[in-house]
Amino acid sequence: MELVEESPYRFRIDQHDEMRVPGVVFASRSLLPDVHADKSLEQVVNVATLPGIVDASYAMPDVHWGYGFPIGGVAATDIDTGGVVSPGGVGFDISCGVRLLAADLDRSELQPVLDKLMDGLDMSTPRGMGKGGLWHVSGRSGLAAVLTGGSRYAVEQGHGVARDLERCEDYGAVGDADPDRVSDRAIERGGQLGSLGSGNHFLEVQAVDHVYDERTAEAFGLRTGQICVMIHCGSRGLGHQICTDYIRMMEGAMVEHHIRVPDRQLACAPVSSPEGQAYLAAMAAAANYARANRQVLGEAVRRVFERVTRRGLDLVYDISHNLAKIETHAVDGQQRQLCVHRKGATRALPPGHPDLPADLAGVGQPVLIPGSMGAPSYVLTGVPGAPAFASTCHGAGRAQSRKQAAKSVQGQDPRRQLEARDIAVRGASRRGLAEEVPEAYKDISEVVEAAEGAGLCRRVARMVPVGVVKG
DNA sequence: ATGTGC
Repeated sequence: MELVEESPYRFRIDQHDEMRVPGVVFASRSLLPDVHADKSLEQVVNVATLPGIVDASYAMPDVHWGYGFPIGGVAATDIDTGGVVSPGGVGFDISCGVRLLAADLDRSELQPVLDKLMDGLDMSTPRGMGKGGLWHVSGRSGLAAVLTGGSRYAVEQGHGVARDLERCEDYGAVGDADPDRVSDRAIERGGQLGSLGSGNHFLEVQAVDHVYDERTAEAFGLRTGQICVMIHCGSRGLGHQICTDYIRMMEGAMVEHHIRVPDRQLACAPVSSPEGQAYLAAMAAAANYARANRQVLGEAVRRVFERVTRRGLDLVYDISHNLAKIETHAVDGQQRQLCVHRKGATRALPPGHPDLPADLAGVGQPVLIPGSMGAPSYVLTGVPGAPAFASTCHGAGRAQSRKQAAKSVQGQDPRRQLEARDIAVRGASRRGLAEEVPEAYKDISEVVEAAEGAGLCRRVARMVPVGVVKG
């Protein structure tokens, strides 16, 4: 793999063979994937061959090997010139994302009731594989309003307050969701609303330990020493089933649309085709399910928090990092309608962007970066004139597979190691913890430093874990 | 990520 270092945090893979655009990798030298163990840079090249791709096939500093597309990949296609949409460019966990709530409470004030709070969160957070959720909605008729209304519908039904929606991407729901494009099987798997899931999904009590930009932090409602709650989860079995259904559909439709791709996992269809439109409508439904899921979990946290601490929690923001969106961007000086795939990449709107609520217009969109277990998490914001369609990293990014990680910690006790650092742990399985140990991930601080160095975003605040609830 | 692997 020929990588040309263009600047300290930007590498180019020149266009060759079937590539329609170059590849661009935003990373420091030390963050570049090991090409022997991780095929993500090959995947960057493969994505560059997709019909209608514009500008470049991008990789964020946390890039690693994924299904077809790399995780940490951004690719935009031009809708009017046959650009495609690919389920692999969104991922199986459609609209997986992060919600951050902030309390008017300092770490020292929480300490006396921390155990009580953690026990309350332990009780109120369904998690793990295949379990049900807090909000019992099921069947096509029951779920339809969730799939079209997302967090807005959850708030209407009493799971939160109207102000929350001002702090949600798309004000709580994406348009163009169509429940009729969601299979019966996906609907059957939809009875998990208000549940965390497993793997790297978590609910964490955190404390702000560093503020990089006082003015922006203040606009986001954040200050040093403050207690926050971060929720990282997605669309559970429903989103997974939708991804599976449409990969299959598109594998069949590729011949008809005369599309050939170098990897079968890049199955795709023109955005304007019936298959492309159906996928986007089903994907939007899963996105709304994920948003409602985080809304319901966030509201449950709020109730426990109020009972234990007598303080409220304000929503800082809720943002996805696995989604395709139709957006307008300048390409070669012309405004074009693009389908922007962000897979393990976070939208980062700059100050002044029209999609921001008025009170964030001066500072930009909060970008929420969950750390790996035991590591800090970050709040970033967008910057003007950034490359990659206003996108940045989404987390630490795996450095070891789950299997490798579980093997490498044999004989250690990950729970004890967290508790030794005064991090309270609730409910996590040994296997789950083993797969998520810090060694399995890149260094989150290095990742956000590279993202900022590459001109993708700016750091606003850092939070450290106080207590973690995992599946 | 996922009622975990055709």
